Amino acid sequence: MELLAVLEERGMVYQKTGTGGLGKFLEDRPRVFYAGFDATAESLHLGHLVPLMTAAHMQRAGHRPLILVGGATALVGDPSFRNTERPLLSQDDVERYAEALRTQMTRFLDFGPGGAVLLNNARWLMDLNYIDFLLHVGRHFSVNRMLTVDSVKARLETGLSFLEFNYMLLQSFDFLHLYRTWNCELQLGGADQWGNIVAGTDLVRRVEGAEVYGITCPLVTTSTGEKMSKSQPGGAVWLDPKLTSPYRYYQFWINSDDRDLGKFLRLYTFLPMDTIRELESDTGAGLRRGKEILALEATAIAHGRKEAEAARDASRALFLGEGGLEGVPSFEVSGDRVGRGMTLVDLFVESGLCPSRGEVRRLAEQGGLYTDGKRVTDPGEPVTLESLAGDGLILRAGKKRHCRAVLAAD
RNA sequence: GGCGAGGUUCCCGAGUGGCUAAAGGGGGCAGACUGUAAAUCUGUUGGCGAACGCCUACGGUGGUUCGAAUCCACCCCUCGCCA
Repeated sequence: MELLAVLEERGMVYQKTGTGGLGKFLEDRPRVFYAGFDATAESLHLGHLVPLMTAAHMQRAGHRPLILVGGATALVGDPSFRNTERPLLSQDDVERYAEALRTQMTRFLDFGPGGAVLLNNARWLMDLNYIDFLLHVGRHFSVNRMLTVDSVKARLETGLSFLEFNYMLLQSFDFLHLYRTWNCELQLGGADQWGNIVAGTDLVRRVEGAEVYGITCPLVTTSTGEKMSKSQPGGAVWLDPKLTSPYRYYQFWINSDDRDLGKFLRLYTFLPMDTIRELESDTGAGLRRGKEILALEATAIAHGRKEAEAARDASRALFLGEGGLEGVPSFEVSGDRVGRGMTLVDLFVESGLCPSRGEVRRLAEQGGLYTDGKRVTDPGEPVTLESLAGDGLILRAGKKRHCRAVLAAD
């Protein structure tokens, strides 16, 4: 099956350039393509996953990914559908973020010899000469046309600085530069990148007379309308295990809406379509089987098989009462701390399960606090050494937040 | 640069001297119901404290007042119209 057809079947293609030439282009021979990621945070999150998975499919099909970190463009800020300018980042921040992103991406892409390459556009953008740039790049852009691009039009109402207005030119120049230096012929991006990508393919055609391509991935939303990127219950879901534990990552997937199961299996796992069709054909509670597989596979891709299985086992233990609790995130309490006097309120706050003492009391009043499966009626109850001994005490706040409090080793 | 409108708690948005930790909505959280789903209903939603209470919060800084989100002065920022 053709790569493009595979991507389309999985729902990974939102828009594409060219009129039919793209399919053949991807089959003819291995190509070099690029996908840009702005290094504006220290971790990727769920919103970055689709382009990343798409890139992974493409690499598996023999193409070579260039991962572009926008060290320079992050300073400018992409105006695409955003309503505020971004805070300024220092070069140090960008470099730190870039390294973090690469680490996370190695789970998805092979950065070995001949494989994916990480590039920072600060390399070629920071020292541009303004007049040169205007003469060689700026001349190819029509302001009239730029104003008709959706992402710009959307910002015309709230305002858009000249700085941000230039973003499109810089991103287009990236494409031109990568075409020249790496023979990069395709750019992959999120749906919001369409305008920037098309501007890039146009620029390469005008300057180099070459036909290059662009693909955008859909902006995925859940069935309840939430963007994957932000505002998930309990905060954003990050790929960095320090920010979102593999257990919580697994839990995110298993808690997905019934209606999203098929879509998510296609987008976020490498399972063959036959398997996916079978899993999504279940009904009612039977869909839970598919969700467990979704959660296991998606977690395995992001954190490795071992972590994923531990997360699954912990989930089974907590929710179904089967098996061991090794994978449940644990939290160490020193015996000394207990000795100084510690109540359940302290314990829940210090474990990170609850943000404040008031919150613990509120939860207790509403009947949402548990220790070892028993509802807590008095959060002021002292914590004893015995209760933490051995396997520790399983803390639970609400239906789904768990943590295991254990006594520190020393 | 001129004129006009505005900056309120996570978001939107009411509030024009004390009854205001601040209406209402959204979102979040919890409980019930369930399948760790959806929908629905109920409760809850700044921090510390067992509690009288204390602290922090209405763009910023000063001021008026027994008392200010609310009045005054200056400053910063956003939006609109004009130049």
